[in-house]
Amino acid sequence: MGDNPALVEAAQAGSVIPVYILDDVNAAEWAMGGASRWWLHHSLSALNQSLQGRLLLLKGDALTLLPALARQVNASQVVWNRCYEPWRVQRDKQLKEILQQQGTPARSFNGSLLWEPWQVLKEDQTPYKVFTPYFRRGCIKAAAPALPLPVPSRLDCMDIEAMSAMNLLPLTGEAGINALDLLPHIAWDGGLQQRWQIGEQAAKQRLARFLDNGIRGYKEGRNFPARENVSGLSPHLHFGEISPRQIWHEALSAGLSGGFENDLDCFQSELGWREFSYALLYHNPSLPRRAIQSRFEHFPWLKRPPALRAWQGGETGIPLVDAGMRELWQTGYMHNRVRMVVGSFLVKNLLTHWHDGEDWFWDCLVDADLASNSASWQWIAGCGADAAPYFRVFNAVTQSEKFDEEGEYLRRYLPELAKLPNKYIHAPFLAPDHVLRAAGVSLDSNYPRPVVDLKLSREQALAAFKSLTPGLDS
DNA sequence: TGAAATGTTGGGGCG
DNA sequence: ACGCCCCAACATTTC
Repeated sequence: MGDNPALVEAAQAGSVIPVYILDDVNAAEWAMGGASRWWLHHSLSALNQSLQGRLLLLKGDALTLLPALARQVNASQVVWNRCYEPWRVQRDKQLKEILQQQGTPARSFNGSLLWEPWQVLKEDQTPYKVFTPYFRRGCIKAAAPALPLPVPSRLDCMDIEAMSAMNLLPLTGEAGINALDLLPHIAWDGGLQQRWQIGEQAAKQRLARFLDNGIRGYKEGRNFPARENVSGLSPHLHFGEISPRQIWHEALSAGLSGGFENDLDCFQSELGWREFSYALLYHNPSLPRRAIQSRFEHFPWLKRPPALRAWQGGETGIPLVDAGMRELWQTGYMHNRVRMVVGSFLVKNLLTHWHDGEDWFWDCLVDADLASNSASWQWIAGCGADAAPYFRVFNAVTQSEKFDEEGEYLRRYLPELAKLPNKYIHAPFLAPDHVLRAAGVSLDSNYPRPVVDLKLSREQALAAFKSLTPGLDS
């Protein structure tokens, strides 16, 4: 309800019908994944409560549903906050035309970005391709992010009885949310339930907690998956429970000084990466499926379903990779450092197409976001704009020793390894037999041997990369 | 927001 | 005192 420009506009204009449309029709290939749907259910539920049960839910093609609703209630206007997925940009453009043709004014607003993608351009009016100048020059030099808007002081929602009279009752409130059928039919959501509080209030509390504790030491601490130094705001941001403008300005006024300026700067630049991803997607609608560096379209990816399944299931035999993949499966989330490690492992050590990783994350992450997901997979695969060079191959064991030295994160998600001493927990396959036995670990039964040799597979990746002809686009 | 190979430097042991 | 070797620590280069 806070910093919601479309709602502010609607509330000023008169009585409001708040609507959410689950549009799997136009979303097609990028319909929401399972974890996202789970989050959405609870998020809508929280929103509906804030609206005293007056949220209207629809499911289907927004291009027919919304104009029909507007006619039915004789709406004086339709307003919404913009989304930037290519299918939504296209759909909403059509939607505006249809509404205007039938005489219903329609307008969209910016409720989810600090800077509009079309407003941050280089001198020559083309989009940035490198993050640092994009953010340091393009964004910071542009207008400062707007202050967040307050919750409308008066919100006159059309009431249940009125909707009932129009035959909309079964689609309102909790019944309407349930009718969207967003929750899993088999109960795999226990871990998610445990991990997350959902909704606008929860988002605010998480931000407050982060600014109280986590942000001090963020720049360094954010690299260590067992520490509490990340904000965990990504799913709240994705579902619009909190806006980047709220986060930006709250962080600015958190009174960080005396050496913590770097932490603030680093946190803001992470919001910058989110903006950069949206700009990349906006200017490259094929980002989710086509490598920005086109030579990677000819990369000799391997198809090896068993290795992919081992990666998905957290059964690769490389503890940090497995811990990350199990965190993802259990909680719908993965620490950013670990996302890089499992991504590098899939794409480089297993030579698997980044699309496979992208698809799995899309289905499992509660913060799955087309812009961030696509841009980040291209980044780690080395085929994107301003991406990590392909030859930058993470060694998952080295990363583990460096960023989870005490094995705290590993033990959290790999209880079968908990009794291994720190020296061997990062690479059980290197442990002497008696150490394994003493820790109750058996590489033949309760924890797998590595699906690939890290050293050898790294060399194969580099060789495969060398076979590509140098790109002209980069 | 790499890792590994290779190169350089400098201290200490030793003849 | 000196040269030589070894090797750790650090720096640079390469993938």
